[in-house]
Amino acid sequence: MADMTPEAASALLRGAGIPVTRQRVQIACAFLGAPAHLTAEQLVARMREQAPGLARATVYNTLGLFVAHGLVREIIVDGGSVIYDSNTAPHFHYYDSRSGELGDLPAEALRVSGMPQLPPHLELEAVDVIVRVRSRG
Amino acid sequence: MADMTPEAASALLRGAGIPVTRQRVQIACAFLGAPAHLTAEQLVARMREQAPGLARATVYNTLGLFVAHGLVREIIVDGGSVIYDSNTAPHFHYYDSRSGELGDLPAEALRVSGMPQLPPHLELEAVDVIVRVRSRG
DNA sequence: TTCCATGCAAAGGGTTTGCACTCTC
DNA sequence: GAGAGTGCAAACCCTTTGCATGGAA
Repeated sequence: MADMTPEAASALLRGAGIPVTRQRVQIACAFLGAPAHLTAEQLVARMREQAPGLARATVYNTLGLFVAHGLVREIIVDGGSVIYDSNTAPHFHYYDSRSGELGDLPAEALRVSGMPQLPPHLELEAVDVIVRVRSRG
Repeated sequence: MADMTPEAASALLRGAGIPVTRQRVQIACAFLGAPAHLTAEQLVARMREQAPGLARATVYNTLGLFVAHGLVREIIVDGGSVIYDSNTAPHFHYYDSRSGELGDLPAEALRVSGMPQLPPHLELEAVDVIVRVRSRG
């Protein structure tokens, strides 16, 4: 868990245009220090240890803010819960439906080409690729 | 809503190795007749009209069965709910996060190449591509 | 000081479960 | 007749909401 220093976290938030508060700094320190895949609930649990006063709703709000400002990405693999990815570099994911394990695929691993014409009122936002795998057995 | 005949639905179920029951035939008739994107709840609502006796849990169970036997596909776009796709031909999807609209992209519209090496204990199941768009405004 | 952010608890939506009854094979 | 499938309602999980307090600028 390479946590980020509070100073670095504050700078990061400011740079992203997010008003700095203590809780946001705490969450950034715990989550943005190194690439990680975490559900909101997992992050709530982690924050309970590191910052017991922090409320569940604040974690959810803050994650939403981070997504809106491009500090983290949402990965949606199974309807049940959203996974947040602190690695914002372009890359793809594989997901093992048997174990629930989620992993990274480097951007070079596969290429998506031939982006189709979109109806003129639609604007491209992102292309999510999930490689679904299953552990043999 | 090009519903399927009960006879065709029974044959389809049998062909997929799914034991035939009246409810499964009803659901197949209502959903598998033509390509459609429906959430479980939407299908529950539709079944309430066509077959009032049918329980919510039965719809969920049956959709799970259909997925396991390849009769429909799950599309996961927003964490909140799973969308079921009765079109099992290879194709991709676009999703408008603003309106919630989900649409098809033909398989030829884009190409995914360079499938990466997977760790040896993992078996490829599917590659899901979701093109996220946003209506301008 | 002014407003936005936070904490808390409870509501909400979608999905799954437990158990008795019913039907298919 | 044996077993799986079904209906019903309640439980469950993740997420969001409402409102009063507290903190940042």
